[in-house]
Amino acid sequence: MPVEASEPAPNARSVRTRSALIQAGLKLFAERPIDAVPIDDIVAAAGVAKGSFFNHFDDKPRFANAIATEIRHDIEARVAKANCATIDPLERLTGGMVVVVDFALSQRERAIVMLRGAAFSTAKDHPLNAGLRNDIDACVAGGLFNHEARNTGLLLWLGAGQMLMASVIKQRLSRVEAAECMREMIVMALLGLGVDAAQARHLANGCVSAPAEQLETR
Amino acid sequence: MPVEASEPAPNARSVRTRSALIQAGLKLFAERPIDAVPIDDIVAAAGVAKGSFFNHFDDKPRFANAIATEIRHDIEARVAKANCATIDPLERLTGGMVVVVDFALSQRERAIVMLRGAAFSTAKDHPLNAGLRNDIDACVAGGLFNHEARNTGLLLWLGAGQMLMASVIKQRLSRVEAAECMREMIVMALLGLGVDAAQARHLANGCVSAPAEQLETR
DNA sequence: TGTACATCAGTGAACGCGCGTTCACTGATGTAC
DNA sequence: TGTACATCAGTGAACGCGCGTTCACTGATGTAC
Repeated sequence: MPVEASEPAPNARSVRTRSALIQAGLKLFAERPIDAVPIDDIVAAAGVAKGSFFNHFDDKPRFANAIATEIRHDIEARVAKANCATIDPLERLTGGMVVVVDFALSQRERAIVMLRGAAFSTAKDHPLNAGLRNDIDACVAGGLFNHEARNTGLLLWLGAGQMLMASVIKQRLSRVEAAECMREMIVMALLGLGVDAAQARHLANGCVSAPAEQLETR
Repeated sequence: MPVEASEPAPNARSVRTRSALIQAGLKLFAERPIDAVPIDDIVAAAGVAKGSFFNHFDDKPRFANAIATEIRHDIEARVAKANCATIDPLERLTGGMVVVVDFALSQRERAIVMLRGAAFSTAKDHPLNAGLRNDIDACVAGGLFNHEARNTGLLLWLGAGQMLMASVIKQRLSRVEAAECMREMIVMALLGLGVDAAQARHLANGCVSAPAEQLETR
């Protein structure tokens, strides 16, 4: 298998510098908006010379972009991992919600940056949203959801997830508080989509207890 | 009744200048983030000298603040006006949603600035959210909502409203499309809160047709 | 009503600093022999 | 394995421009007599 020709080389030192810059950006962009963070602060936090910044990133916007991409890949990988063994679309939906709440709890800085950039867009081409779209379509096709959910169910689910993240972050909820808030939100969102009350509560309870390694370990 | 002593004077010319600056800010802040809008652009759009900016606002952050306040007061007044004659908390909730969607349609620029600032915070002290809180509490107390709605119902409703606004703006929905999207969202959100399906659909239909002067005139 | 004066907003040139970007140089890493 | 050389990332001083803020001056508005 031929290796990508244009990519120059990995190089340990280079990787370390780049990673230090990304880490610093993640930390500082969580504290204040991107435009309020001068490159001087980034390189200082990374313990690196100013010139190095431009060895790795063409300009500041591309750096911000690299950070957004980093976060997106992170959360996409978490969702994919959590759902890789699940085919039931309802469980995939709730599993994604668990991942998002866990992300807000365990990766506070990344979650703040993500929310700031409204990375959670309503765009259907966003990979995460495309996954949700598929699962919701499957539920609608299977008669699990109301017809109102066909078009607008994605929006409701996104709103629920975004508000949960915002709540966990702004109100600094503990894991226990977050789990309860998530349980209630999942019950309501599922009811809204058309799931009957008993099953909605059953599924929501499953999220809080069964995959406990998600919400309680680490 | 004694007049506020510290306030200097209204002065027609002064009012005109200040208003021109605010209008320009509203327009430009909708196009790009605040930090990307230099004061030169604001005064140019307002047709005013640069120095005048500082006659009216101490600095740029306070200007941004004045604009946010302007928008908040605007939407608060609209909600208050729409609900002043309504005591039924369910109708007040749906009436607020109608106002918000109408705002996104008829005041596009203001709505964009509002969403950018995440003015829609989850904070309970925000006046709009306090109003929602009261109405939701009343519904819970009246047995109209599930117990899950007691704590987290506000979040669900906020998420629904925010996603509706974002959707109207980003996808440039027409009034007709927005009305249908809102109808579906209201049905789902009410179902989620615990309203039975028949009443949820009845209320949602009422939003789209009855107060037509809201969604169709102007 | 008219004139003189005080006050206050408007004006735009000038200032200066913060910050993104560049560049000549240095030192480290990897390769050829 | 050791030495010479090429390549490439790291360094931080220097640059320069964009932009927020100031200021001395002008012209308009409002008031006293």
